[in-house]
Amino acid sequence: MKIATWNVNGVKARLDSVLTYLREAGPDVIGFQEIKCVDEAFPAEAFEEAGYTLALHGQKGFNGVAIASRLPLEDVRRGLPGDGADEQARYIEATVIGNTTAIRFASLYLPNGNPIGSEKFAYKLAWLKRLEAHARRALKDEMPLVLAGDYNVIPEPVDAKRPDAWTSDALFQPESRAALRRIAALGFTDALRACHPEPGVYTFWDYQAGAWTKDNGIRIDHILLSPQAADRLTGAGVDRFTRGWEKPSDHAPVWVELG
DNA sequence: ATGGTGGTTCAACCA
Repeated sequence: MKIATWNVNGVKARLDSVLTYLREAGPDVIGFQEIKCVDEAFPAEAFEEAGYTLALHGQKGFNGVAIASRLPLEDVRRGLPGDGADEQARYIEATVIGNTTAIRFASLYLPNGNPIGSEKFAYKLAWLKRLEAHARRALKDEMPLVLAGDYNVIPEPVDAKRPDAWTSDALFQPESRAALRRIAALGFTDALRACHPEPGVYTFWDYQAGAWTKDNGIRIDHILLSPQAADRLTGAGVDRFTRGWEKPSDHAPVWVELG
């Protein structure tokens, strides 16, 4: 089963690119982040014609997450538990019915959190705590669990071309990194890093200052695998080629193959 | 280098 995640930075602006990617990469299931539209405005017909069924959790103008799958989806959960007052659409989860086994798959969009010290940064850290609590509960199930998305956290200096340029950024704060480490320590495998220990593995290049042409990237899109999912990991990668397309997203897709 | 670019919605916010 090929599983992918992609922050598309606006699904309506990126529709042609996304459909091309589905044709060329052919993921069985893919999580999207920053669809930036309400469910009713999502171009669902184009995905259905491409053979994908959808689970949506949209929001007007900002955020918004979705799952597209060639395999049946069941038991869709919208929103991350732990704060009933949180109205930001950043989390959706569903069971993917595979040919041999089912997996639980989440598409998540963690808050950016800039600037540090602000309410946005506190929201980011609170969201990480909620994700930890939810992941701890979900791990108790028997099903393989895949937590994929834009985490907005640079885990280690090796995950940035210029780590010194990020020291005062919410994406690289010690608190953000420690919170992600606590989640990983529950028993998850960082699939991309596990398959690619070498430096230079990035998933995001800013639109500004020629970051793409200078390969001035960071690795902030992650796929975390529960032990049951990690046992089946046969490969992972970044589809950097999409970043070189016309009108690209600033993120590239990340994928894993589970045998 | 406190700039620079891009999406959504329509003056401003978010990243």
